[in-house]
Amino acid sequence: MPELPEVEVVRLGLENHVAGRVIEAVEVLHPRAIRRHIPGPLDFAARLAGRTMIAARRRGKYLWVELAGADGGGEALLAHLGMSGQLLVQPSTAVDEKHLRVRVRFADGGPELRFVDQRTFGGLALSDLAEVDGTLLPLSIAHIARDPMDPRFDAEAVVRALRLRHTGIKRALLDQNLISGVGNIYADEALWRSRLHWARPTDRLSRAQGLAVVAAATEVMREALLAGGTSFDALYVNVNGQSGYFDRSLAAYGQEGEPCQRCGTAIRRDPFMNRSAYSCPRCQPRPRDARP
DNA sequence: GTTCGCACCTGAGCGC
DNA sequence: TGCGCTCAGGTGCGAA
Repeated sequence: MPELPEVEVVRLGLENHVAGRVIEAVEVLHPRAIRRHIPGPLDFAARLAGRTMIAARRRGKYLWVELAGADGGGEALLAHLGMSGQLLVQPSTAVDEKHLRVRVRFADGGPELRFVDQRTFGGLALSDLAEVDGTLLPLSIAHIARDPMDPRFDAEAVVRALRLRHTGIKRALLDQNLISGVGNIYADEALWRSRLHWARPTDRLSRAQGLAVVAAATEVMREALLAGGTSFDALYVNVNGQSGYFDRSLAAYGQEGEPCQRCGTAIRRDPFMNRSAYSCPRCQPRPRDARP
């Protein structure tokens, strides 16, 4: 599934293939895909027609394309890929994907941009841009914290905030208001690398432990970004989180029953927030004061 | 204000 | 073969 590194690959693809192009028409094939655009599909399509896509940006798992034209800009096409979303650059002659939700045609008659999403957890919306803490952001994601790839990401500040929380470390890592871009997979990997159990209370974490887990999250996402950078070619913006990297490099996530790469103990899977948490019972012992 | 649980959604995988 | 159940998971909302 698309995680921060895959979203960054998509951002690069958009930057290369749609920046500078003028939108001719937009077709919404499934209204749920633009459910966060409150005025609805007709307004969405009408406001995009004639606009120029300028530059692609990203924060955490959100990405957006700044728009020019019509009313002079100050607005962005915001996208979240959810669990199964893809933004594909396809020739207009290509057969429609089974789960094609939104189609963007360009005035130059070149390849079109398609939003494809099987589970419809993702979506597109138009959002005004505003300066938030020194960065131009779509207003609707002003609450999303900086991600570890952000040059202005402040690990010390994140750890200070983390230690003020009264919850489990994994739950905190998944809170996009605290640190963005970390999903279930990278949370498990970061905790395995820093030898912390997922239910470790954040308020019992030392500063060093906090910095270690944030550094591990940064490191694992950087490695994934390097591995994911190959899934893109000239006409196809491939957003496939299951490609390459995950099968080869994951130490904890999805490895139930497999030997831990450090100590050989079988990785275990625990129910966590209606999903799963994977950990090594020896390297990451469950604390007595665990918080689920 | 903070924390937690749940709905949303679709298809794959599994057991019967 | 076909049916029904479970699981996957990011986000936002409502409840506590």
